[in-house]
Amino acid sequence: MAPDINALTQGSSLQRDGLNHQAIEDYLKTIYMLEQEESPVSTSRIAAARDVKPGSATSMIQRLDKLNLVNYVKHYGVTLTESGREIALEVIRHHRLVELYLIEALGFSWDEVHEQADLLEHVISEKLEERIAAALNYPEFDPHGDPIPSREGEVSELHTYRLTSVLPGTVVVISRVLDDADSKLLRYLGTLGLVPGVSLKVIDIAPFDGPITIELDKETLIVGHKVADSVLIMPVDETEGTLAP
Amino acid sequence: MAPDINALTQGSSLQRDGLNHQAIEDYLKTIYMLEQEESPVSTSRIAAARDVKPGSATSMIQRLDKLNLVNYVKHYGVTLTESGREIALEVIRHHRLVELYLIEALGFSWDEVHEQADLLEHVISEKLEERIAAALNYPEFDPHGDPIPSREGEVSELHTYRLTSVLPGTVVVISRVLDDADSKLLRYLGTLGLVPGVSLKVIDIAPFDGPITIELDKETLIVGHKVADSVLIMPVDETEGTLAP
DNA sequence: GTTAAATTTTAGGCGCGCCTAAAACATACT
DNA sequence: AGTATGTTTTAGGCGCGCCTAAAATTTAAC
Repeated sequence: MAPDINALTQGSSLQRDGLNHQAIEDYLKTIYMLEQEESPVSTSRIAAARDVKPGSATSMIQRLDKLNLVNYVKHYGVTLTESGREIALEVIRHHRLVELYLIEALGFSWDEVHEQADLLEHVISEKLEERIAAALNYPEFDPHGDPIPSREGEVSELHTYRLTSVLPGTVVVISRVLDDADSKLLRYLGTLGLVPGVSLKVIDIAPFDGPITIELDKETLIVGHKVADSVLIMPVDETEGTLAP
Repeated sequence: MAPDINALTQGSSLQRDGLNHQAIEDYLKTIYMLEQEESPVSTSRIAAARDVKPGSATSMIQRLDKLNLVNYVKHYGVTLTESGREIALEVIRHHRLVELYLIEALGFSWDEVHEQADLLEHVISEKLEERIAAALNYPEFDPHGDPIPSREGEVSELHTYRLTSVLPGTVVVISRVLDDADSKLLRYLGTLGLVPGVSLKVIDIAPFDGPITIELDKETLIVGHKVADSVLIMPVDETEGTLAP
């Protein structure tokens, strides 16, 4: 399905030529993530996400556009092209496989794998990717509950909601924890037992970004709005698909 | 033992700051290797090893000198400083640990790990390094027989000779295979059974870079000069230290 | 010791990925 | 419409890591 085999994306492998693709891959990944929320993506959102100045983002986007990795309309926004999306998904696949591997095979903890995976994701060959996936028995979800894109670029999407957005009384299962949260927050969630796969009941949600009261394992727990906001859930009645581990 | 804690080498970890140290690490590693053969190292040797033009090497060396990672005397040569050596050894440690890990844990073959390790060596955190070392039970040698530097920068050196430089009749044990040989050559050596740990008898060495006749496993084998030259050995009588696996 | 050859260094240029500051554009309000 | 506000783009600059081409230095040869 590779549409435009140019010098850059040939063979869908990224580090064949001498170029340093790290920055390109990071931008494409960022744009992919932001497009999930809202598309097209403005340059300022990209700049904020990548923590660079708006002008820097603009010039990088112009380069990506020339490389046919994004479609860019001035003053309007950015969307990924098919080849851009392919690269983004490959990097995300690397990232999530590596995160899981660090935990399963090398004893890392849940909250400390993100940074290391951000480095490794750019230097994983096709072969290593395959071996890691095989060692993990071709998993569908990473430790944060994020879906791992298939090699063909398919992503099992669960329709999830934020824990802060359900009605009191609902019983839910945690499907994902946003892994862009900082690792202290993740560790805190771990100690509370708020990890993917766990089910809980929402008792109360206080207004004005107030605390959320939940029942978990017969215990009542009260967590802040910010904490609850990085927890994604599925209502327990419409549980049908595969669930994260 | 860190001598000069400046912004670059603080804490002896390399990717703390935002800088891209890949190139610096590659140069230091190259210089370390070349210093093993002959010190000081000329810019042209560095340029050849790194496959860049002499002028490029010179300007990089000047930067390394400013960073206090090498001592550089114009028209004379380059030597590593203590901090330069520390970094070089850390990268080499990463490289060799990763090579062994790819083989032991992920089923890679002997001859295909080098390129992947060259990429990974720059993005291994202290923690990941430790976990990999632990998983391998703190090995002393990598699959090519190269010594893995300790975290403190100690290298178990075996006094080795080239297979091409011993006298006919000598019984020897293969201690290392030069891993800068290309992977086809490595694969060929593997099929012949010429891997670290194996012992063999040298029957004859033809002059003028001619073929080498050896006896291995009761079989007589004739290999070319170039092939034999990438095999390092220890005479079997003075076997005392630990041997490569 | 002068000259020729080889090595090494300098000078100047280029693309990357970032910056700051100024200009262009879009939006929202009178 | 006109103006103020905020966003986005352009312009120009900087360090990195490479290049080519010319200048300087060392080495070897006569």
